[in-house]
This record gives sequence, structure tokens and C-alpha cells, in this order.
Amino acid sequence: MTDKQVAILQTALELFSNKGFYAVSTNLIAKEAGVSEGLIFRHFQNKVGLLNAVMQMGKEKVEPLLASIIELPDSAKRVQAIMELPFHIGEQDYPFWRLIYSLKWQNDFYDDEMSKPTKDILVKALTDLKYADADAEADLIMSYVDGFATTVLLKRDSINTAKLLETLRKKYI
Amino acid sequence: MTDKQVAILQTALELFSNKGFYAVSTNLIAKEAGVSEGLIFRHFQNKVGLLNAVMQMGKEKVEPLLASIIELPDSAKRVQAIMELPFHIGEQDYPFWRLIYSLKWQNDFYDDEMSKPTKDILVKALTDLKYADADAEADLIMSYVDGFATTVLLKRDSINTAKLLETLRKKYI
DNA sequence: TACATTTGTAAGCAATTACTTACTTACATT
DNA sequence: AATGTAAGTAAGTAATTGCTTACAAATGTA
Repeated sequence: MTDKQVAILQTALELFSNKGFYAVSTNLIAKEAGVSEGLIFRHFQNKVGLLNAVMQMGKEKVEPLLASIIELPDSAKRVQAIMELPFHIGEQDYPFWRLIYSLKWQNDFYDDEMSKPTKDILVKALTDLKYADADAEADLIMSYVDGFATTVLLKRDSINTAKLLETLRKKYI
Repeated sequence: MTDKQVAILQTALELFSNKGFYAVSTNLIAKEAGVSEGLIFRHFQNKVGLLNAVMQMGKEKVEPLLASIIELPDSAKRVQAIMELPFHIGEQDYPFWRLIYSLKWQNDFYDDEMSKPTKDILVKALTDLKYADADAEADLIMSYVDGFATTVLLKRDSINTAKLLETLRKKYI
């Protein structure tokens, strides 16, 4: 990967996540990245190809995070780790998660399979913990997580997310 | 309001909520609504004007819902009603709520004030119920609600939302 | 050094974009 | 019946869209 290739990917991520895929032109991406517009198509074929590359880059950074949760020996801790996932998004990963969540709402790009691995971990852990209906419980927790992600990604400037996590923990620990 | 004006508003709502504001052209809206493109601009000035009109129409349908919650005499019931709000979205109101939630993620249209009235009701009710930190508790519940809305609006075909509500109620009642 | 491949650019492409203009039709009021 | 206003259309507009082409510079590799 050349410097310019990286520059394109990073500016595309930044712009897509803040303004949305269709609101950002390849012309703008090129200008902001300081490259010619043609280079985008040389490396990524078309605009959707660029989006896929951006997503791929993000996923590769996230997978190890999920892997480390699976390795936790305590089922309850595994559930807790997933529930608190949105509160531990690193500063540099915000754009990627914003992109994931914004794309959810566009029919063209909605991917139902995306969250499946996470839910599977939950169902397993909750079964270990002898929950009567682990699947329904997992769906509920997944909803919580989506809610926390929405709050953290959209309101971290206007509300105290650390206190939110604290309030959450008082309920569950 | 003429028939064609209503047709424009309804198709715009449908298209905006499924594909996103920037992904839908005024040409497409006109075709789907069965009117000339110029008519959109006659009635709504520009594309953003159309979006605002669509939003206004939706808000007017939602406001009475919130008003009816305020009138509930029991504080606990008021909290419950807000928490369960996403589960009681009527079939006809789905497009509007999808639009609200999809616009949240676009910087151009994000409106932090939108959810404030709902949170205010929560804070008041939780204060009545003697919660130590009603504000933090309200933020947490607002996060839940965002999560439930995300699930109901995006996954109602793939998961059983009635069962999800049932599981939720077992926790709180 | 020679040559092939990759990386990069500038200029141009047809199609589409949001929006306007010039005009006609429908409707209400006196 | 006459007239002013609102509702509607068809055919434009300039600008922007995603993408291609033709060519140059850089980078390997023999």
C-alpha cells in the first residue's frame, strides 16, 4: 500500500462516516486526500469498491477485539464485555463505527449478518449461565448495545458517557 | 393541500427513509409520485424544503403520542411507556421513524434537540420516583430506547419483537 | 542498461443532478 | 362572464456526478 492509497482510504472513511456515502463525491475525496481523482478508480475500481475497501480495513481492526472477548474464561465477564463494547471504542475507531451504524439505515448497504458473530458469543455465554431463553436474552442485550453505540457515537460531546457506563454497571454488578 | 402535494410528501418520505436523502433524486420522487418534477419546487422551494415538510408532517403525527404519555397519572407507568415506545410504532409510522433515525447519522441534519422533550418527561418521572441521579438514569433509558428503536426498525422481519418486549418486561415488572 | 510493471496525473466523457423558465390549465371571487 | 391566483407541466439550464482515456513518472527486475 502506497502513501496515497492510505490517504484515500482514510479521507474516504472520515467523509463517508460524517456525511454519508452518497453525500460525498469522489472529486471531494480526491481533493481532501491530495490525489488525482483517477487514482481512486485505479486502486479501487469504483466508488462502491472504495467503500468496501474502507469497510474491510475497519473490520480487520475490529476482529481481534472480538477474538479477545471469546478468550475470556468467565461467561459473565464475556457478556459484560460485549455489553460495554461501545464504551471502549478507541478515539481512532470512531469513524469506522459511525460508518457501520450509518450504513445500517441505507437499504442498499444493510448487512444483517454483520452482528451475528457477536450475538453467537452472547447466546453461548448466556446458555452457560443457565438462562431459560438465551436467544431472547441475547437479542435484548444486542439492542442495548446498539443503543449504547448510538449514544456514544452521536452524543459523546453533549453527555457524560463515563457516567452513563457507571450507571449501567450499578444495575448489573 | 392538493392530492399531488400529498403524493409528493408520501413518496418522498418512503424513498428518503429507505434510501437516504442524498441517494434519492427529485426526478425519481416526481416519477414515483406521478407528478412533474417542477411541481416539487413550486410547493417546497428546494429539496431540503421538501425534507423539512416531510419531517414536519411526521412530527405532527407524533406529538399527540407524547402528550398522551405526559397525561398518565402514574410516574412509573410514564417511564414504562417511554421505554416501550419503539414497540408500539404503528405500521404507517415506520417510514417516518426510519427517516428520523437515518438522519441522525448525517452531520448535515443531526438535531440534538429532537429527543429533549422525551428526556425531560423521563427526568421528571424519575425524580418523582426518588432516583438518586435521575438525569443519568434518564440518559441510560434514552439509550435503551434508541437501541429498541434500532432493533424494531431494522430487524422486525428477522427477529420476534413481541418476544423481545416480553423479555424486557420480565426484567422491569 | 534495458524493459516491463506499477503508480500517478490531467483532461475529458456521457449521464445525472437540483433547479428554472415559459407556458397552460383549473379554480375561486366578484 | 371576466379576472386574478394557484396548480400543474414540458423543456430547458449550468453544474456536478462517477468514471475513462491517454499519457508521464516512478519503481522494480533481468
